[in-house]
Amino acid sequence: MMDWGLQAVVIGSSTCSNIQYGANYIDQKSYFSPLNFQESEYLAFSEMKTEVLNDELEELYKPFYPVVGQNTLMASSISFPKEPKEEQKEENEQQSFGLVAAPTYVPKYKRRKNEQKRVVFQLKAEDLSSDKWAWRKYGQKPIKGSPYPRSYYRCSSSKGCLARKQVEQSCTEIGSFIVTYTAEHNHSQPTRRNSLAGTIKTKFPTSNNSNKNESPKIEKEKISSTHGSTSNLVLSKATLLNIESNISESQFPEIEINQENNMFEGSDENECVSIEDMFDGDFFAGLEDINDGFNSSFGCNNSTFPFSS
DNA sequence: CGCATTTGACCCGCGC
DNA sequence: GCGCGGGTCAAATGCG
Repeated sequence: MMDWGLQAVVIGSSTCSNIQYGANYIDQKSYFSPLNFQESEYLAFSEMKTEVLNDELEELYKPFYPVVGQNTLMASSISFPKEPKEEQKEENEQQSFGLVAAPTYVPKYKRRKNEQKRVVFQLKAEDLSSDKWAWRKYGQKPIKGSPYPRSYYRCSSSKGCLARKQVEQSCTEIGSFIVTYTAEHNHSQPTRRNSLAGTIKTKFPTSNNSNKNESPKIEKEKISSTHGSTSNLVLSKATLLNIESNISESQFPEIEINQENNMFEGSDENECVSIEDMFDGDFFAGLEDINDGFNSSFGCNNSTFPFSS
């Protein structure tokens, strides 16, 4: 019954769970989809934002915002519960977020609850590959109460980067995914997006195949799904992009995942490169529709991370 | 060969 | 103290 009626939630306490989403539940009609986000609702949320946002939060989001617009989805749709006892943890958190260079000690297993801030999104499949950071999958677990497993990714651009990402399919919204970002990148954006060695080449067959419109890769992954859950959809990067490809193919038949197109070269690593500079024209042509819908709802010209399109 | 994913085992916070 | 469950590790394996 409960739905994931939120776009972005910063969770400052306790682990990610359905209950937490519920605690930050926002009217689904208003906030369920970024593309349906209405301006009046944005304004209402902006007021809320001014009460809850602080410098720390903005710092946390900076790495997720390679191109920061004036009215960004994330900034406008964030709640930020801060516990009183958090103050003493500030230093530790900053270390765990990689804000402090060259940490002297990295515990093998980090603290979990109450220490890691999270940013949670609900996204459509076609938005998933718009994440420009390079992520490497390091685990997958079935989640109690959810028919779908959760995939765990870490930033693969920089060795010491503590940024984490969790992806799981929404159990209530077919084609939607719950994406949780933890910690922040301690480096600028990678010069190339995901390195997709051996995984992403597979392009979906045409939709004519209907029943067989799953790629061999997906079929294989379903079979080999962790803990024998053969019905689960495995959310590996390849799978996500395959899903995306499958879903969006009819809408954007021209789009092809091309590693070369994902490259951008900036003379300065710290330079803020516009999204347009990072993808070629063909890529953007195919995504114009998405942007149009988004921008018309937000009055925002810039794409927002992590799912810039 | 390098980098990716897969997957079983392990660690550890937390609730009872 | 114990067990559950989420998060991580790391060896095995796959792919270009």
